[in-house]
Amino acid sequence: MKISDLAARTGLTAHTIRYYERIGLMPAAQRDRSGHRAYDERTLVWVEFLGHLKTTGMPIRDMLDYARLRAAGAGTEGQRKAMLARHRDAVALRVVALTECLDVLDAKIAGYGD
Amino acid sequence: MKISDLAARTGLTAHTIRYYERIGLMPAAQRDRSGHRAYDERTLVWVEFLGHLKTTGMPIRDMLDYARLRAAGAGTEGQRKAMLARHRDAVALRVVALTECLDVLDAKIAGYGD
DNA sequence: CTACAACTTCGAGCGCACTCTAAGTCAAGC
DNA sequence: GCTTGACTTAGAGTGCGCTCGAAGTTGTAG
Repeated sequence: MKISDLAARTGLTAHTIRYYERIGLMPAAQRDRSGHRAYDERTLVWVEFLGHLKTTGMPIRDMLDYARLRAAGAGTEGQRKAMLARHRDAVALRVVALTECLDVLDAKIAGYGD
Repeated sequence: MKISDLAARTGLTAHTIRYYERIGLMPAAQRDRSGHRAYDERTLVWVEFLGHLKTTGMPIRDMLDYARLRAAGAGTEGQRKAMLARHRDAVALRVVALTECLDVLDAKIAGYGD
């Protein structure tokens, strides 16, 4: 898979993918014989997971912490699990806050009448 | 109410409040005899409402559109209601997306075992 | 009267997450 | 063989939402 294919399948741009690699969010890509980046399905899965973290508002610096633990391999599972659990709880709180705001918005909208 | 009081009651800083006024998110404040900003409860309500818009991810430029309609007064209620309704729907979609991501996170966390 | 904190304006600076440009290399189709 | 377009690197630029600093004025407590 070339960088343009990965871009098409993830919704990121090739620029953004190179940026992610540069800052360490993605491991250095394999290269084909002409020096172009060549990706496999595992990379796609990783980028999609990063997308979930991004959707849920995790800052890049935290994703980097997670990526570093992942790169460190065995022995970091506990830390990774703890990170995700903390993040999960924070997201759940945000969902509650947003739901409360929805009520406020609904009340305000209703206040404008028909 | 002085700017420091409004700051304390809204969680914003005095710097941020002046910034909001500068960009037009808040109407020009009344001044006391020494030129200091003096706020009433109505302003507090408005800032709290802005907080709800902010919490739900509305960009400042959209808040500005809303603030301008509000400042224009009568006759803009329909537009304001439509804006809020659109925003409400977008927020509801985000809540759904976040909830789906929570499932992904839970699955990932469970995958790490105990 | 004197500190000192809080206010004022103006404008610069910052952190985040991209986003794009420039200049060059490489590969596939006509 | 040549054009076209995707790839490469390094580094600069962008938009958002603040955030802070400097320099000066005003109000209050001791």
